Amino acid sequence: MTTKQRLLKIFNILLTSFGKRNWWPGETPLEIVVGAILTQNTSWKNVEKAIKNMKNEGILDVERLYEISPEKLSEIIRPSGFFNIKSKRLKNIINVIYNKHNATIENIENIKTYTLRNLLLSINGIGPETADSILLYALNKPVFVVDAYTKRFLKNHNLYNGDGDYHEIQKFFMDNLRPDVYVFNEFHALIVYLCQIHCRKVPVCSGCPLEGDKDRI
DNA sequence: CACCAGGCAAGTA
DNA sequence: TACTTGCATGGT
Repeated sequence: MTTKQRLLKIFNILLTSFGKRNWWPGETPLEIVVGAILTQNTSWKNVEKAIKNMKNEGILDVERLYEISPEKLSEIIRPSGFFNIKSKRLKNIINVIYNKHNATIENIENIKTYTLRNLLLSINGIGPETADSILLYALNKPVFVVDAYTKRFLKNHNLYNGDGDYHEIQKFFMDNLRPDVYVFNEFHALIVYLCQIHCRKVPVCSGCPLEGDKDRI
C-alpha cells in the first residue's frame, strides 16, 4: 500500500469510528481567531471560560478589542492562563485587522493564502500552528495544521521517519492528501481526538480503531 | 504533590 | 543552529 493510500485509509477509519468532530467550536471567524491565540499551550476548557467572559463583556468584536486596554483584556481572559502575553498577542493581530483591513476578518480572506500566511507569521505571538489554525478553521484555506498530537500520531503509527520539524510534517500530509479543506479540517481534529482518548503517552493502546494497522509500532 | 494542556518568543552558548 | 526559560490558570 502506498503512503497516500494508507493515509486515506486511516482517515476513513477514524472518520467512520469517531464521526465528524465539528471543529472549530466557534460561531464566527473572529471567535476562531481569538480561540487560536488563547489555546496556545492551554486546554480548551480554560479557553472556553475566557471566551465566555469576552462574550459577557461584549468585546468579541474587532472594534471593541481595538479600543480595550491590554490590562482590562488581561483580566477578562484570565482563565485561559498566560493572560498578559495573550492579551498583547490578541491586540497585535487585532491591530493588523483594524488598521489595514477595514476592521473585518472577511476582508483578509481574499488575500492569497501564501501571502496571508506570511502576514500572520509576521505578527508577534503567531507561530506556524496558530497561523495555520486561523487559515484552515477561520478562513477555510486548505492548509494542514500540525501540533504535538500530530507528531505523536505519526511516530506511533510509523508513518513518517524524519525529525519533528513543523513544515516537514505539514508537507508530508499535504503531499499525500488532496488539498481539501474538509479533509484537512476533519483529519486534524480526528488525530487530536484519537490522541486525547487513546494515546496520551504510550505508543500502544487498546480499543483504538487503528489497532489492526500492520505498520503501527 | 507533580504534571500537563489544541505555542511562541527571547535569551544563551 | 540547538537548547532553555518565561508565560500562568485549572484539571487530573
